[in-house]
Amino acid sequence: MTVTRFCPSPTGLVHVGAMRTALFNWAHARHTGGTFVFRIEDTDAARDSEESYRHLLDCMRWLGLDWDEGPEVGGPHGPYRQSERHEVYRDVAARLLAAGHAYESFSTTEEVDARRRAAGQDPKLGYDNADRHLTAEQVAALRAEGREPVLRLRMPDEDLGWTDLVRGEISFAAGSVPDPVLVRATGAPLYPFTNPVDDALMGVTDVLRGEDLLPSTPRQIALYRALTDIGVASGTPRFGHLPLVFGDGNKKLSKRDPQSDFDVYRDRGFLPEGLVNYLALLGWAIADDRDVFSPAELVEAFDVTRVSANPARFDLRKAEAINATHLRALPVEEFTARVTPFLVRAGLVGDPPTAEQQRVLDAIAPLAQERMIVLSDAVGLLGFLFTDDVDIDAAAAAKNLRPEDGEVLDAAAAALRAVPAWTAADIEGALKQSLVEDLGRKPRQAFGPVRVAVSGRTVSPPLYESLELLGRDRTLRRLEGAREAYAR
RNA sequence: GCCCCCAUCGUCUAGCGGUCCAGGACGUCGCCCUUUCAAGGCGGUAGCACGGGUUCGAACCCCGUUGGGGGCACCA
Repeated sequence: MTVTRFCPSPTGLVHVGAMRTALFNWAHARHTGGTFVFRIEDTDAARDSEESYRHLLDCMRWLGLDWDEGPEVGGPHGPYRQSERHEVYRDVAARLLAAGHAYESFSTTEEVDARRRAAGQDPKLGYDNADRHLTAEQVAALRAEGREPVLRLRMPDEDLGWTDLVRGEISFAAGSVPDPVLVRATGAPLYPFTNPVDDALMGVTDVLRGEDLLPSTPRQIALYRALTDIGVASGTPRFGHLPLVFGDGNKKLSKRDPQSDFDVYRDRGFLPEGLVNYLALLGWAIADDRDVFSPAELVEAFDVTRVSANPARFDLRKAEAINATHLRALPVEEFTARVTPFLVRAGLVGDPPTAEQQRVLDAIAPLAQERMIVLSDAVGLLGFLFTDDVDIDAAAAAKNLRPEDGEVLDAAAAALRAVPAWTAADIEGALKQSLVEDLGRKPRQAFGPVRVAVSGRTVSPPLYESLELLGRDRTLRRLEGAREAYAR
């Protein structure tokens, strides 16, 4: 039975790279029929926030990553917030100390640095394991000075390696990893300690995490061995280090990079299934001739051992292309339902929309669907249908509402005023006759000005249908308004 | 500096010793369709970092070089 987990710390914004990691763990668990555990690692009171915690759960649910054990769901190994598990860590720490796997260390960072420098070494080498063999007397003496020790893990004196699920054999030489701090002098447990302890207690079998954590794996393995020895763990899990997600440069997508904020994709109206699809492509491929797939297809096909080991750049254009494909594939009613909240938020339609607004929306939806990339595009694309007056884009006006376009607006207005039945077909006939035949304009020179005058943009849903929905009065008013304001 | 990871079109990838003078997607370019813009269709462009091996045969295996990245906290 496979048990995977996603264990973010609730500090600030939700990172797309973190959600990619969550997705892979979820997909791996679902594909193998295993369990997906969601755990909150809020051991850093100074940086964690309740708001961030709530937001994390919200993002997970929105993306469709359901968890079998975790916050608000419960499970046999709770609680699932580390801030509520301090007794667990206190107990395990005591047992590790008693068994000799951990020891009390009094060296301060300054003292370690000083010793490294005195020995002509780079302080970057870190802790020098100086306190490994303090006698009981020395410990007592140091305590008598009022010094409080941290708890450190005693690293084994041998090479530490493992078979990585995505990278194969990896090994670190003995002595290359200093004894890590498990618990602060204050008694506060640290991530390198709580993480493996909880993984062990929660039965996690497969750890899929970012490659940035790869160098810390030896100490995790050492801890696992110690935990196994004292009966807390029943072995070491498998590890799979996922490729990093790069931003525009050749660097890990940092938390400071605007592109890393998961919310911007949600807010722009990416579809959960579209984002799931793209995120999955960051290091994985479903087939050699296809890259659009549903979450269900992802689960069906996902194989962690086929995840690529090279870093993946977050390519917004590709993400948009993938999302647009999913958007177009939506049944039109579903599309309309998903677009509506964006129009409501923009103040274009009521909440809920009025019957008339709904009629217009239903009519225009199929025509708008294939012209959009994200749901929020609807605000700009369809706004003109839900307002009395239209805001005309300056660039569009400069391009299509020039002085010489005045004749088009006049001719269009005259022709449309005379259209007997206000239907798309009749509107088309009237405009073609008056602008293309009578005025002798090329189609793009004929319809461009009308489009901009009426919709405010050079890109809009098909013109005749748009005019039909807009109604004769508003259409004529806008043609005249544009004539006055621009084409003179 | 030390440790570790990575190396196929601009980007993400397929490739797991012969079927690859390397396939797909995004981008880009051209054409078609066309009422603008898209969408859609068709076509083009562009890549195995380098050097040694191993092998009858290497993008695929080994070694080295170069390049890129990550990590070196009493953060997670």
